[in-house]
Amino acid sequence: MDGFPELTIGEVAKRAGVATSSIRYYERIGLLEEPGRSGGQRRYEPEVLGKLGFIGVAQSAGFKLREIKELIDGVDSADGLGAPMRSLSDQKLIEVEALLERTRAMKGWLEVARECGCASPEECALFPEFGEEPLDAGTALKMIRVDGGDCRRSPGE
Amino acid sequence: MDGFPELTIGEVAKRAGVATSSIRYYERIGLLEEPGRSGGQRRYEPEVLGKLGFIGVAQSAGFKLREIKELIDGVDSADGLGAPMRSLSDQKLIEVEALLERTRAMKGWLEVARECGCASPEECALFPEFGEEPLDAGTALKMIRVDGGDCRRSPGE
DNA sequence: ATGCACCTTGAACCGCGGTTTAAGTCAAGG
DNA sequence: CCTTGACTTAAACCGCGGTTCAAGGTGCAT
Repeated sequence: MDGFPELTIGEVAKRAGVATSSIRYYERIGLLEEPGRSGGQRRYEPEVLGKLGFIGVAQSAGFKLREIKELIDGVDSADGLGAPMRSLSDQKLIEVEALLERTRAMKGWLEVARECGCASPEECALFPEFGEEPLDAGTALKMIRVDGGDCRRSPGE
Repeated sequence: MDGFPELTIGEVAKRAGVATSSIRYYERIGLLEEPGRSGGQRRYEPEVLGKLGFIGVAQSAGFKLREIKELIDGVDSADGLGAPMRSLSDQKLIEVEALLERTRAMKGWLEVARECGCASPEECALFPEFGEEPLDAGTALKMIRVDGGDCRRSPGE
């Protein structure tokens, strides 16, 4: 009785800009509900396009599909989107800020590295000296700091 | 004849701050050469600590192990580290700058999202409307822009 | 000779987000 | 009737950087 055309998976995929295999995958993992069928084939109502858009945006914002599922469950629940959205965003923001800092450090290191003419790591300040002390895991991250715009070791070192 | 103690894989792992399984993995993929053995067990010269440190730093800078292998092959070649370092860093810098921009966009979106009280995506400006036009892949990325500090839709929309 | 810590191997497994493949089904058009 | 194109499924595969497991070997002290 609704005048909406039912869409095939191919049409949905084209309109939403995703692959059909992704849509089936989302259904497999419970992110989208299985639609009705006609002759064994999936038939979608246009509403699914909004859901796929939602998934795409949330994904771009850094959420994993598991987390997006939590958001969707929130939308469907009585309390609405707000609560899971706030708690997941709070948490994700911390991760993203860490990523941002790491990425900035990477960029700084690479900007020096592209000017580097060193023949070996030993003579290059981009690679600190190793071997004296035991390192705890993740120490390298601290090491990709570069002081100047140059990778030459200072004479005194 | 050298006075260096030969190290077991466990000692190397401890000093370098990596797992023994990672060291064996690096040897499997040709990133480290297989060391000499005593009674079937690997024995390393302290020099390997520098190589592991090099790998760690390069990894922190965003290089994949395949790329690090290229760098190491450069070190071992006549031309030295410089040439592969420059070309790989140039290339990686482009990727990292893109990542940086994406990460900043994610951060902006999340900062709005954590204040969001919307009950559903339809009423939330964080999620644009979908369904009218076919989208090309990757369009969602453009959509995670937020104008103000608020996710409420403007009345006129 | 017994235990213990450490080492060896190949193969399987992990998360993540899908894609690909093989083999088959279905509806429409010529 | 036969082809064409889009659909169906389960299962395998992809990159990435490892980790884990099972089964066994080595070397030293007790």
